[in-house]
Amino acid sequence: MKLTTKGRYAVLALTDLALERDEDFVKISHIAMRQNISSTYLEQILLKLKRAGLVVGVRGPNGGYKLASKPEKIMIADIINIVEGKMEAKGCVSKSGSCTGVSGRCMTHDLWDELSRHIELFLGQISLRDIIKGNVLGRSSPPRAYDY
Amino acid sequence: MKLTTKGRYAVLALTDLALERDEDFVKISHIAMRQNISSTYLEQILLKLKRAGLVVGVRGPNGGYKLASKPEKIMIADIINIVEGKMEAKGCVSKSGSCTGVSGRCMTHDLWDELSRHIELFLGQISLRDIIKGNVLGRSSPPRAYDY
DNA sequence: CTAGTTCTTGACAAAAATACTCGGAAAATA
DNA sequence: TATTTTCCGAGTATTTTTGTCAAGAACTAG
Repeated sequence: MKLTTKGRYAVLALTDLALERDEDFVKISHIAMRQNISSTYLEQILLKLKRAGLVVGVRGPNGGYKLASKPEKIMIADIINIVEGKMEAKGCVSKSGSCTGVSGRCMTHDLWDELSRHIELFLGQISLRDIIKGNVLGRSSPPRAYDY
Repeated sequence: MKLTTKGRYAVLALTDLALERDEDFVKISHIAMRQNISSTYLEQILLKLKRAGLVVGVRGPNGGYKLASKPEKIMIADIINIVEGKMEAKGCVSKSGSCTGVSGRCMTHDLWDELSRHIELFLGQISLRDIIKGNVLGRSSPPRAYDY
């Protein structure tokens, strides 16, 4: 799971939408202004989210964007995956397809595999509502110890 | 916590060292060969790990690298932090220092903060020994639910 | 219908980060 | 001394990120 400003902007923009101020549809320029993001860059990001069905966009005067569903239904993992592109590379996998180690499957394969799962699990559990309500801190838990 | 090939190479190289074949000190070229990594690139990485005290390096014939401590004492989080540089940027913090949102501290601040902690906690629990023993799979656990 | 607003789309470009390479110096061994 | 290997700083190429720009399409208000 990659994480760049693109993903952070996306979450930031959607939390802005989740707050739903007076406006029915929120304009890109307003979000960009409030969150201090380049509005032309934000366009690209919201477009992806629209194509994925997370938000709906309406053109013309009084147009703008709106969440497609309730904040508690939209998980951070979804947002990131859409914007950053679903992370399929296992880390040890080269372009040719197999692990880079000489012995085929490399030893750290499981590690990166499990790490992605771990992150995905975490972000898949947190919704936009959690963010605007501030219910995020202190949710980290240590991994299960290996069972001997 | 950033994760690039540099970090992955580092973990890969150290697991190679953890396996300790016949050689007392393992040469860079041998690791590079086995793990299919550019040896000159690996030099840089191992140097950092040496400076941080995770490995010891000896020059000259029969020289090479060796783990500074037992595999069960070396945690993946340590390796990554050394090689990638400890991640201090909270994601929402710009160069100027504060959060990028107009209202100072941005709403997603806690999220990225907690995510780093989550990853760090995970990788801080897994040692080189776990990797060479294959005790990695199935350690992911869902985050604690928010307590209402 | 017309003008203005806003999203839509794709191509392009600057900047930053990443992934290396290179040349040589220092130390250890023999 | 000659060889081997780590040490070290600097430099370079490639890729990714982070945008910008311009033209077009859809929609609404008046």
